[in-house]
Amino acid sequence: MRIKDLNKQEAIIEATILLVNEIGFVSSSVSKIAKKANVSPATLYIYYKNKEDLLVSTYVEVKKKMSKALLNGFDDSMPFRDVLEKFWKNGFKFVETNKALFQYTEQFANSPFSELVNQEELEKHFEPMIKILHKGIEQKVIKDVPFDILATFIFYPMLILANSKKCKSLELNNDTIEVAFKLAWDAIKL
Amino acid sequence: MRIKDLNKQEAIIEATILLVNEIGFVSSSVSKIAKKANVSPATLYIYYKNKEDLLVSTYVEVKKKMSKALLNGFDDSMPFRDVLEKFWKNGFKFVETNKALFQYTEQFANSPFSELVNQEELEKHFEPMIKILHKGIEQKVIKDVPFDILATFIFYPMLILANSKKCKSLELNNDTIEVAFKLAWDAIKL
Amino acid sequence: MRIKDLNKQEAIIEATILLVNEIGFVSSSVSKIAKKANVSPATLYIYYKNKEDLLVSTYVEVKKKMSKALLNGFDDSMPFRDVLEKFWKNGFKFVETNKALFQYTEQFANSPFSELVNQEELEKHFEPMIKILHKGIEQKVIKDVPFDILATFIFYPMLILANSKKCKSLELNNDTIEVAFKLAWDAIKL
Amino acid sequence: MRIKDLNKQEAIIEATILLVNEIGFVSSSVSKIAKKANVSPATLYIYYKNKEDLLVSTYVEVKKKMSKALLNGFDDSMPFRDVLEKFWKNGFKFVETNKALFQYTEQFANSPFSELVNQEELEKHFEPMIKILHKGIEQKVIKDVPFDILATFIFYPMLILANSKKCKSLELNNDTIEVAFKLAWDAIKL
DNA sequence: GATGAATGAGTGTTCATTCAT
DNA sequence: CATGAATGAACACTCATTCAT
Repeated sequence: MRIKDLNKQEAIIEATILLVNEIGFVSSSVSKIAKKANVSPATLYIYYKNKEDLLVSTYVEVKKKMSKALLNGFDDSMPFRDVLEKFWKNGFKFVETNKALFQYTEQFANSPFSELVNQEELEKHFEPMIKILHKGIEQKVIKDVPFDILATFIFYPMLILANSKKCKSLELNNDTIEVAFKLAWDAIKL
Repeated sequence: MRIKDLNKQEAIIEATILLVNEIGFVSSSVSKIAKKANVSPATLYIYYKNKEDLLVSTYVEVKKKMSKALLNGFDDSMPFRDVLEKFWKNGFKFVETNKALFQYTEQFANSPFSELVNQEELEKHFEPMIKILHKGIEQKVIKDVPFDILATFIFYPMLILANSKKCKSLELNNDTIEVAFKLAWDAIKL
Repeated sequence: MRIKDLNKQEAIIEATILLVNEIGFVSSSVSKIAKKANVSPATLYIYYKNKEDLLVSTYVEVKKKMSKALLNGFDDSMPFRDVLEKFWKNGFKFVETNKALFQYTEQFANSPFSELVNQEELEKHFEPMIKILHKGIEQKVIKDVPFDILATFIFYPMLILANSKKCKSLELNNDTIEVAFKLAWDAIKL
Repeated sequence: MRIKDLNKQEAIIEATILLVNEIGFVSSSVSKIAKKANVSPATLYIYYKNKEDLLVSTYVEVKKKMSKALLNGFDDSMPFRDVLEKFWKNGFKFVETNKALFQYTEQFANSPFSELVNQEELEKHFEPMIKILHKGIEQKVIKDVPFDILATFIFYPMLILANSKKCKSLELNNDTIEVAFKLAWDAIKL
């Protein structure tokens, strides 16, 4: 028996991400992905139940990788603001070095497939960050508002600013990233 | 010779928006739109060069309508913060009463078609708002940061908060809208 | 507007029947049928909802034609036995001159699609024959047994005998047909 | 070196028959059969040259079993009519207790594969029955007509009557089976 | 202007079979 | 012997667009 060629699965995932980057989520068909991965369309169905499964699994994979990157060096003994800032900067660094991954998540999140991911499971990976925010509220360091509102001002801005489509004229460098964080912080701090 | 039947064109636009709302951007094919508009697929090509043209034109149309709604009651003699707050509240009211339009813009903005819109032309419709922001900077009422960063904290949050997919557990009422505005304002104010 | 090209629909039906004759029901794919009809696969879907619809509709069409042929010259004032014999002979004549149609019905009837036809509606076309059998029972000319049993000995034998696959060595001529009818008649007569 | 695992081969045959029963001949793919037999698709190709070989071999196997059942208790010293009647009743008993096998033969016989079986070889198993019919003709007990015609009235009716698809409203019990035999007998007897 | 017919190219998926172990 | 991985070719069907009227 031939054993599952992990390289092959990885090639499929990579092809998926790259193709979405090149031609967009909508136009990324199974056969195009297969061709880019140098694999038969049928092979794809050995590793994934169907297209949806491929796209969702890839998304979850990427998100995990992302959460790891964002939480890199996480240390909640640091001053509250610094923890957030580190997280913020990690985010931009990740996007900068993983443009394709980032763009994949952006396109996926706005596709109908997004409704199929187990959100709870995903959130687990960001739990340390969520916890620290709740602690911040308790300690009256940040405003006591619904979590979604907080997220709107400290998580989503990263996605918007890093999205070159949305911020065409903005050059992302250390300065602008720091300036932007200042706004985010001002928004949520008490 | 008859003139192009505007009712027909309007039916097409309406059908497009409704269908995107019902079955999503990706699945909204030309023939389905035509059927929903009670029109032949061929008719569609009288009014629009192709599918892309239809979707883009519809988007521009919706955005114009949206800008009008957002700028409703605009009066730059009012205190700066109040102008913004009115704009903010207009935004949520628009979304509430035009869910389909809003969702269309959201789905469009994350599709590859979005790259085809003449952004400059669109921005024209929001010019009063842009101008007032620049004035705010000059008058040192708000922070002197790149416009994209400002937008990230006072325009995009509206889109995020109103997007039920992104903020599943948040109930949008007068209170939460006001609370959220407080954060936006704190972010940008000097 | 182009009008529906009836020739095209007829070409599709004919292609379906001929192809089933040549390569069998199972192997007759939509694209092969389309090719044989000199038509795009997509065209087929203008006339029929799907493959199933095409096959079932074709079957019903053929069955109607068949019933007409079998009941040709039907006259229930004739002696009972003669009515049946005429029907019997009509059957073999039909098969002889419409081998393809006959074979199509045979293959269809043994496919899973066969469960989708409205049997009642089909039976309507054979009603005169059914009625006369019931009359024969009342008048004590033929045996009073369940209808399915009667059918087994006077309708199905036609299908078996005419099926060259089942009766390889039997030459169908006036003599053998008459001889066979004698057996059928002996089976059911009182 | 191990010998071919007969259990495995039997599992394959059984799976084939059961699957055909459940989802029909057309939809029964090699991999589905393999899965049902708890065996790899590749294993199947150790025992059979290809799908066709599998299906045909299974058919022959079933037919052998069937002939044995039908000829069970065969004794040509019994009165001619009784021999036939025993055969007839054996047939219905077999179908009743081996619905799956029967249905497999029915579906197979109407598939293009049926042309691949060595009919002569199959007929060998029914030889005693064939011989007795010829004897019946010689002894002027039954009509002197081509064998195919005889078969049409004493073998095929069993298949039709037992086929619930063809005889939907007929309840098969001792009475109806006997009644039907009466017709068959009347058909062929002199 | 308006239409439904018509289509080649594409969709996601399954097929029977072979390969490497 | 037995396997699951791997595949090219096919499957039923839909697409955006054009044609003839």
